[in-house]
Amino acid sequence: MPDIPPASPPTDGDDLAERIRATGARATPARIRVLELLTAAPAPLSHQDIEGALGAASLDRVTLYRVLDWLVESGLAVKRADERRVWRFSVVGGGVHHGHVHFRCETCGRVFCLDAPAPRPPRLPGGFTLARAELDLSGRCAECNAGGGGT
Amino acid sequence: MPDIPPASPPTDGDDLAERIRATGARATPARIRVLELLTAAPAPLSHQDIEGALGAASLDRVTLYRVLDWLVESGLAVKRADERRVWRFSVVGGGVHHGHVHFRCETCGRVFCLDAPAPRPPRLPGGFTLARAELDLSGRCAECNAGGGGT
DNA sequence: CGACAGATGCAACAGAGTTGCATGAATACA
DNA sequence: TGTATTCATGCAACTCTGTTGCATCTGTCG
Ligand SMILES: [Mn+2]
Ligand SMILES: [Mn+2]
Ligand SMILES: [Zn+2]
Ligand SMILES: [Zn+2]
Repeated sequence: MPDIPPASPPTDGDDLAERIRATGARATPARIRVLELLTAAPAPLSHQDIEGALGAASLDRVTLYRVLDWLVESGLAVKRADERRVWRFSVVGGGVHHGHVHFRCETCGRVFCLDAPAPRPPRLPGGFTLARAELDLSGRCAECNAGGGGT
Repeated sequence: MPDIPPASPPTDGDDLAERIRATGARATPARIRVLELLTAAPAPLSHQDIEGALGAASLDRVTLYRVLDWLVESGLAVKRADERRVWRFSVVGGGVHHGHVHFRCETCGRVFCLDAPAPRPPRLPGGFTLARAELDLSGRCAECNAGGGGT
């Protein structure tokens, strides 16, 4: 699968703490752990994904919401609603989830990063200004197509 | 603004009732009224938009949910989540909201239909099948750019 | 005008996300 | 290294959107 680029290069915990402090905020375990998960993930993660991944060492639900919001506000991550209207978060800066196209499998719900270039945005009506353009593809992934019926 | 196509041609109430019965379901006031609103709207409407537009003659909240779901199931409308994760419904068949690009104003939240063609979807990894491709643009609309600060 | 499937309204529920406030801990500084 | 300060966390309570079950009502057909 040469079309799916690898996740960000592995990052040290202290590294992450440094990036967090660079924003002027405190490097807390919650922030480090969440940023670590997002950095290692091959695709944007939902709140629920993260809660699950934290497992035993789970954070308070509200704290996770706040950490995620903070990551976005501070510019370390971006959030985006997928077609199922769940927020998906991805780190920014590694340039990982930036400028390329996402494919969402309608069967298993996974999100894949394609290395196709973002399409050229069309001309806008007069007075309109463009902030973001996103191309969202959806369908069935290879695995779900192969596996017959997906649950 | 030649870039924003007009809404569907004005439709008689009996006309709408006819379209509803054609699906095999009953033409109730709730369905006619909602379909009428969607048909007249220049852009996809949210549940809240419709509740507001109904005003005094408002339906039960649950009934509106069910009418909207029914419209989608029956193929008379499509629903789509915007970037704020609110469902937006639009009639289908007039071909109004099909095959073109939407622009969402991040300030006032309105959705505009552009007559730019949908972009060509990129090649997918092997085994993947494409069901839908949507280009979503966002930024500020002409009105919000002109009016200074939008609420 | 009935009869009856199916649509509505109401109440109660479920889940995601938010807010206020008291407690705890990362950082700065002595 | 110890302490003070300020920010982050956890908890409880709340809001908002959407769903479910059930009794009542009504559009359609005969
Ligand atoms: Mn990506
Ligand atoms: Mn449209
Ligand atoms: Zn899949
Ligand atoms: Zn606007």
